[in-house]
Amino acid sequence: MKTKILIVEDDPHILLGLEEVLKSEGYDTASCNRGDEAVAAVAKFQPSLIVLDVMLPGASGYDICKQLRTRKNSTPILMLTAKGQEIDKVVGLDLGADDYVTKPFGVRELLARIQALLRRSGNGGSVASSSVSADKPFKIGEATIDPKTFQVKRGKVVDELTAKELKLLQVFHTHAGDVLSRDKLLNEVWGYNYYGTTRTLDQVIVQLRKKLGDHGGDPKHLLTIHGVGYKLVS
Amino acid sequence: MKTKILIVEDDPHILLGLEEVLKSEGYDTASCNRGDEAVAAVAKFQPSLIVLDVMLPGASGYDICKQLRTRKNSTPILMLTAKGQEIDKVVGLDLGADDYVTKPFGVRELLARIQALLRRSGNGGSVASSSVSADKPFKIGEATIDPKTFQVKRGKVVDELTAKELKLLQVFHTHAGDVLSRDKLLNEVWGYNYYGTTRTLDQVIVQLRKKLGDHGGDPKHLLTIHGVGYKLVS
DNA sequence: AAAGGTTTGTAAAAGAATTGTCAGGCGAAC
DNA sequence: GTTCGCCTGACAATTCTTTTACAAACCTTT
Repeated sequence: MKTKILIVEDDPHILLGLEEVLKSEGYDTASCNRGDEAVAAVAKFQPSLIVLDVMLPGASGYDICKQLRTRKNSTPILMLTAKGQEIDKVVGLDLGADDYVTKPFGVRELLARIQALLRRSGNGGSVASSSVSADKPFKIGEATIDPKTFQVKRGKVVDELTAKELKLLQVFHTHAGDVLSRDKLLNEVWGYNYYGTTRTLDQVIVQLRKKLGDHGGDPKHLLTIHGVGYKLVS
Repeated sequence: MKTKILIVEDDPHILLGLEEVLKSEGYDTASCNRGDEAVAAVAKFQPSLIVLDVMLPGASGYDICKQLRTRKNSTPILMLTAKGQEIDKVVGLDLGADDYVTKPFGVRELLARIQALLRRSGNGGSVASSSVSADKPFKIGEATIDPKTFQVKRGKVVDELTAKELKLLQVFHTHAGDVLSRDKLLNEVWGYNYYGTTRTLDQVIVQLRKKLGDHGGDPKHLLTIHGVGYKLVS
């Protein structure tokens, strides 16, 4: 699923430019051009990062920072400041912004800083950053899956899992026994904006069955529910 | 019991901000605004971590570091430095600070570093790597890595490691077997405000594979997890 | 139960994306 | 100025993902 970035900026010129750049980098963007709408926009869009201009109609970037932090929202904030604005305070402690760039800024620098912030907050990168706590190994039939090592073991046979395969297995595991529709699975693993009219899911299922030793004749663990989806039986 | 953090900082503005942020994160804080009172404050409060400004009335942060370490106090120290101050020496060997952030700093970066330090010292969370054993030699396959000499030996072949290479190896070693995302590795080795490209990491991996004798065909020790990161198999 | 239309299984090809590697460049230390 | 570690850009190589294609399985309707 794409990483979501909210841009709060009133200058339409800059806003459009930013959106274009970020989208071309594979981010999902939303925008807001008034300060007093920003907090609501954050609540609605739930971005992984906020690019926030300081000078805004309605409420200043400073205010928005404070409000968000007061509400225990810890979304990383990258401030856009004009030269000469008081950046020390911006990035300083009261306000809770995480970084800033000074206008006019280079696209390259902006992207680098966005990446750095996302990396820091653990939302960055691409796939399966996976939280530490939910990484306990689990069993499916004879096979043991260890998310920390991306491995599945059956006796002495050890197979490596790809990111997608692991993700899918984890989804199955957290809903063990339930029938999961293809849509549901696609949404969970591929994200809510995946437009594949394809057999991609089946493909991964095949691979998983092989690695789970569930391949020949009739599967015992990854069961097909014809016309609906699949379900996992441990 | 809450983790205790002592803040040594004379600027009331920053001090208050710090206290607020740390308390809202669930830490127990105490503070001290004079350098010459800091050592006593440490003895009294017995914090799990010290946030220490460099510029202080009474005694500098450098001095305090030295004094504490001389007294065999190994409480993790996070230094606050202004831009341009000599940070190399701070974190370097003599002084014994464990990490630093440069003012102005983002809240998130500060918290990330505090958590990292606490984690490292075993007071924070999961793994306890203990600073004592950090310098002990360890093996990866046929190769023996000696952190004290920055050398890796395979039979009669001896290679020198650079700082980055060693650091990366140590991170791998403390999480041996686990898949480490590129983000994680960049954070651990390059720090929380590194804006470089991710190509850099590959580069170091290449060098390490060569020095570990893991170079041709398919690597046996530093394994690539496509789309995620790497993992070390001893 | 057979026919017909769908849905799924599977292998192989095509397409994307990520990583490996090399060569060059920059800056700090010597 | 030279050396050394470190970072970057470019391109090749690799790997994963998606698509394609067709056979097999399934369900529904005769």
